[in-house]
Amino acid sequence: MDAAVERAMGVFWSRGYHATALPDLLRATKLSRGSLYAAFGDKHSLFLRALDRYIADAMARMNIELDPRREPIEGLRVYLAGYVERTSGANGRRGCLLVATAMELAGRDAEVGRRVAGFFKAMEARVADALSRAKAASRLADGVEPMSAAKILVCFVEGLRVVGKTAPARGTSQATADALLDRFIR
Amino acid sequence: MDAAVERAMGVFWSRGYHATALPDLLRATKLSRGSLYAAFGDKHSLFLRALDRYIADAMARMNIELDPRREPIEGLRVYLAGYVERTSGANGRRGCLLVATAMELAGRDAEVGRRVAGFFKAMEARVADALSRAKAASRLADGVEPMSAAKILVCFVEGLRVVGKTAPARGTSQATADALLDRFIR
DNA sequence: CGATTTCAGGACCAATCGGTCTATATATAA
DNA sequence: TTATATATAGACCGATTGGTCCTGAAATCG
Repeated sequence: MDAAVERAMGVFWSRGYHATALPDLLRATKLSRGSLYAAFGDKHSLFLRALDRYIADAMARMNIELDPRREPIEGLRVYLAGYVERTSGANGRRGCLLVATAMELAGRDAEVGRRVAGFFKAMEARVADALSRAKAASRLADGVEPMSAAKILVCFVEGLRVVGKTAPARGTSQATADALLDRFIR
Repeated sequence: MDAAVERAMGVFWSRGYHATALPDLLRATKLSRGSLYAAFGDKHSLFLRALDRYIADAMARMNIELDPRREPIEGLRVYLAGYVERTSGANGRRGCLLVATAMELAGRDAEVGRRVAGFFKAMEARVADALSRAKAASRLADGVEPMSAAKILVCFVEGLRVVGKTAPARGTSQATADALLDRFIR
């Protein structure tokens, strides 16, 4: 039932957890009520499956963009460009399932909290690794610490997702991301 | 009924819009059902009042921290320190009504969307103004553009609110904020 | 073919949703 | 005091919530 999880993910993504009602999920997954409950247990379990899917997709993307065999600064540029693309215009308005979930549920739902924290940690590690490799290649500006700069970049891209809800223009977001990266590289 | 709005704000802040039920609001405001509806119309209107109150508080804080008569870089330090304080530990876990609202409602609720966009715009303007004054005083690093750096800082602090949901340690968040500001000043 | 499994459709459930309204109590004003 | 305004508690409303269960059709399998 992989396709059903993906369709459910799309609904949670667009509407959020609490605002998603069972009929929404039935319509999207094209499952009957009985089948959905037989397959996934309850709404919360299905949500967790959808969230895991969303996280897996994001991780897969990061693993390509920030692949250690790739030129690190080029990788960071592609990584940032991806966020710019996803947080401007209509894409931005749709938002991010992970950030929306972090704000809506992470504080009160331990299962969700663990996943959110794990994702941020994993992202930070990959960005830090790319920055470390850039530093080893003497491509970092003086005084830039990979761990610290990675935390900055993670906050920045997650902030982009928030500000992206106001559907900013692609060009200005790209310029902002470029300006930030330029402070780190030489 | 100013105190009632403030109490309602606290509930929406902790639980989000959809997860807040009428009994929660009645308990918090100590109003009867009839009185609450007579005073505020409906749940959505009360929410808007609470959101406006939250935004007014944030603006008032910013107007002090980034007051034009104040030394701009000192102002930015205080401004960032405030965000660090509010996004670490238990404060961070509680989250931010504005960011949560942006993610939960801004895309589908025009009234909310306008308020969220207006707040980000106002914050960006005040930060940009402080940076401009710093630049005029030759306190900015070479190549730092106030408008662009302001957008970066806005994204950064809103990202802090997201990552803050995982209750990071105060010290590491402060160090991260310091590291970012250090890239902008000379 | 017949037997069995699978699943869609939808009736049904108790609980809760946001919202209205009335009866009662309390406070104010004359 | 009495008259009036105000605000309370809570009954009540239809709609909707997440979740269970039953019936009948379709597909699978011997």
